[in-house]
Amino acid sequence: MFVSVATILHADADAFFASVEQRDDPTLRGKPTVVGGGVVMAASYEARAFGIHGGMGGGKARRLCPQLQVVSPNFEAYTEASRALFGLFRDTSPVVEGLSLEEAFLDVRGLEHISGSPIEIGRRLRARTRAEIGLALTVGIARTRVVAKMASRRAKPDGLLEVAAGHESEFLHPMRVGELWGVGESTATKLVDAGIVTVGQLAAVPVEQVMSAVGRSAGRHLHAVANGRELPRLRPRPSRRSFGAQSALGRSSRTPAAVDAALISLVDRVTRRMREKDRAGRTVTLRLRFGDYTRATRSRTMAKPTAGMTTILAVAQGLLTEARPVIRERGITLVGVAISNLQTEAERDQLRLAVDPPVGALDAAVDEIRRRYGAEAVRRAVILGREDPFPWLHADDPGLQPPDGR
DNA sequence: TCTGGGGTCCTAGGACCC
DNA sequence: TCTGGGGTCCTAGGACCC
Repeated sequence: MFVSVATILHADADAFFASVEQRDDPTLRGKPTVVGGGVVMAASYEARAFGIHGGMGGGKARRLCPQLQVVSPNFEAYTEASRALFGLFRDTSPVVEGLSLEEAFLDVRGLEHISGSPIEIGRRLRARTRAEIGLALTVGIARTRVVAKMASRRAKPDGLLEVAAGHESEFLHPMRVGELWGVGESTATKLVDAGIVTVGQLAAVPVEQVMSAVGRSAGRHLHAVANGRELPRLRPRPSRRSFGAQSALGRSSRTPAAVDAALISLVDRVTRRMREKDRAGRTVTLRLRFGDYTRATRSRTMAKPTAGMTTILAVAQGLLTEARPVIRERGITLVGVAISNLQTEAERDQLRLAVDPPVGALDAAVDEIRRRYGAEAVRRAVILGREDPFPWLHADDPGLQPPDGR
């Protein structure tokens, strides 16, 4: 039996976008404030008291609260605040797993002697976030990530809650299944239809019954969570899997020409971001939403990864042409484009070294690839490159010799 | 409650290969 | 000529999250 202690912290900045705005503009402090005009992207706790929440239409929010302060988003400020926040997180624990701009899991196992108990660590982190960044941070502490996340949810706003090891059932079992992190409306309905209403019932039922109700993977996961366990995730450090951009079309911009124009600017935006991050992908997905709020996607996978505007635009336009009949039929209200199937970061590094080695340093580039990624990677890098910069490395092609008889 | 923009993961069927 | 079982990739869609 393991000695098990609650060492996972879930740290979450409260009403993040709205709080950054209130911090930077003192006239907003204490007033109901939302970020985003057409749709509420974030609502301060003063605004939430009026029943306003994220995703709500701006008109409705103003009706609920006529004195509402509405500010347009300033993503640079949020990114900067996020950087500062994650700086504190990393200063607190070496194991940080970010979930979004404003929240992360921190594993503080083994830090007792240096930093104190998880609760002490959490208190200090909250105090520092307040003092150094000017934001309220809520911390949940538990043995597993899901329970830590739910503890911070319970403790919000500006609080701290530990669910001590061994007390997970007392905390979780009275809840309705829909309150679990990861259970939305659809899954909750399926569980309730199967006679599983509370988390306690979910824990007690055989796992096979849960899997048959909600599917293999979700079933296994939820059953473990309800029993205070958690399956290890397959990918330890999830790196980015896709780049996307989308835009809701106003009433006036739903003509074919306007949709074409929107698509061009979306592809431009998304490929620009990819090139900034030096990433490329193979699958182009066109996302559509129709007048009746149904959705559809169309996708195509290319032979080679790219972040090129013209290539991706051509593929996206082809997909849009294919979708033309559905669009005529149902009317279009949103168009989006996403690039997935990304080249891994290792592949990107290899490619960069192979195609664009430091000046006059081909050999060094080869050595660097071999050192970082192993001998096989040298071959892969070559295959990934536009041209073969190291033909003599191909031992199975006897016609090629290294220059200077190397 | 009539819906913005950015993501993640899972499922299921078909194609293709061994 | 007909056939099994297993694997991978692609496409489309669904669910969920912040």
